[in-house]
Amino acid sequence: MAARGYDGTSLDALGATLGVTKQTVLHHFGSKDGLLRALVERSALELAHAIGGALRTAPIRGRDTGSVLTVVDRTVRASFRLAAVRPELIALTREVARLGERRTAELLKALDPLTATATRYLGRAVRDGSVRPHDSNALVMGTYARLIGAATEVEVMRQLGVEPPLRILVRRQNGLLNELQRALAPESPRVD
Amino acid sequence: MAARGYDGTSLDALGATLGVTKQTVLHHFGSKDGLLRALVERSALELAHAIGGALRTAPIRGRDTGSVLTVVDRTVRASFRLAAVRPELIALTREVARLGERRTAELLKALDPLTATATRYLGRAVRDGSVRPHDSNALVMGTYARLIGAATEVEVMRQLGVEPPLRILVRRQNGLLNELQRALAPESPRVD
DNA sequence: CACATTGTCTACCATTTGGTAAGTGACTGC
DNA sequence: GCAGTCACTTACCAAATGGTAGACAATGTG
Repeated sequence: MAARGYDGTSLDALGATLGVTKQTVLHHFGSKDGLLRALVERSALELAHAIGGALRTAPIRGRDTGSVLTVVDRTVRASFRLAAVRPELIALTREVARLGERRTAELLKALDPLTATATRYLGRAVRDGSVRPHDSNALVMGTYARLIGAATEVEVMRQLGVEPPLRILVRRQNGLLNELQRALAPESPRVD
Repeated sequence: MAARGYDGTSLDALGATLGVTKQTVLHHFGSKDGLLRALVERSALELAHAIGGALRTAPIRGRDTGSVLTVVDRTVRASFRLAAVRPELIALTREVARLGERRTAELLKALDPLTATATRYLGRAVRDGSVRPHDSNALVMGTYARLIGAATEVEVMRQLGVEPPLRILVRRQNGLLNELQRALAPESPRVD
């Protein structure tokens, strides 16, 4: 499914690579749509586990900027690590986004525990003054979009026949971290 | 086709939005495959026209670094401008890359006049010492991949419900220009 | 005028697709 | 030992898909 996308993957072909008939797949997931939903659900859980881990270790009341930025740092690094190790998880988001607003809404809902936690955490940090005021939701979504953009870049480079150095993901990660730091650190000037 | 991809767009649906029957489409392009090939061909021409324009104004023998970097600068800016104005052209590359190596090879061949010109230009600049030695092909492909990554980021952000500021493309463009400059300028230290 | 060409259409066709119905064999709990 | 559940199968099916064949009108062109 990762290779040719939802529409490009027939249940017959999927079953064949699984060594099973398509009816078996349908038996377990009800319909192709159900399969996609289950896949989104499962992937969202995995994302929440891998990325949310860094957030869950967040201090309940982060009083000093340093610790909030550390949490942000840890979270972003966890995200990029995941993108490097399990690129299909990132590709899924791109695929789902293509399938229309309804599917995207489902994905966002599945990701809600993760994004809501991040947004709330940042909101609290703003309220107690440890980071600069900002639109937390836009920041979280923007960060996620940036992760997908970076992962896409690596993938496209590979498909164009240029073996992408692993450094490239690290470089994008550090670029993002720099921007986030400048956007969140309370004392430095705005860099919009 | 841009919306749901090659596999997700039937000739019937395509014909309907064009106010024409699918047989008419088939008459003009022979097959769905032929339609894709024609689309790739046409898009490559458009890309070559828009981006290659900046290259074609390149000095035949760029003796000083300043002018080579100026050409690079102009070319990158033209690329990002195109990505902002005609995002489908960028999306097509992503779509084709998904359809397998053969299709990607066709796209690369269609883009060859453009990429070969850029690669040759950089190669000449290396030989006459106006820029630092580097793998020109990897640099050109990497730049292209980065453009696609940035465009994807913007697109995903929009689909996630956050209206992406236009600045974001400009920011990615400037980031890329900085990296290219540091990678090409002959005197500054390597920044890998 | 005749005649070819061109763009479009209607009418089909074979194949593939997602999905349903009904069955089969293995394992499980009583 | 037997009823029930579970994973999986074979046998179909209706709809959609890419593609072919042939007709029909409009538009040149000698």
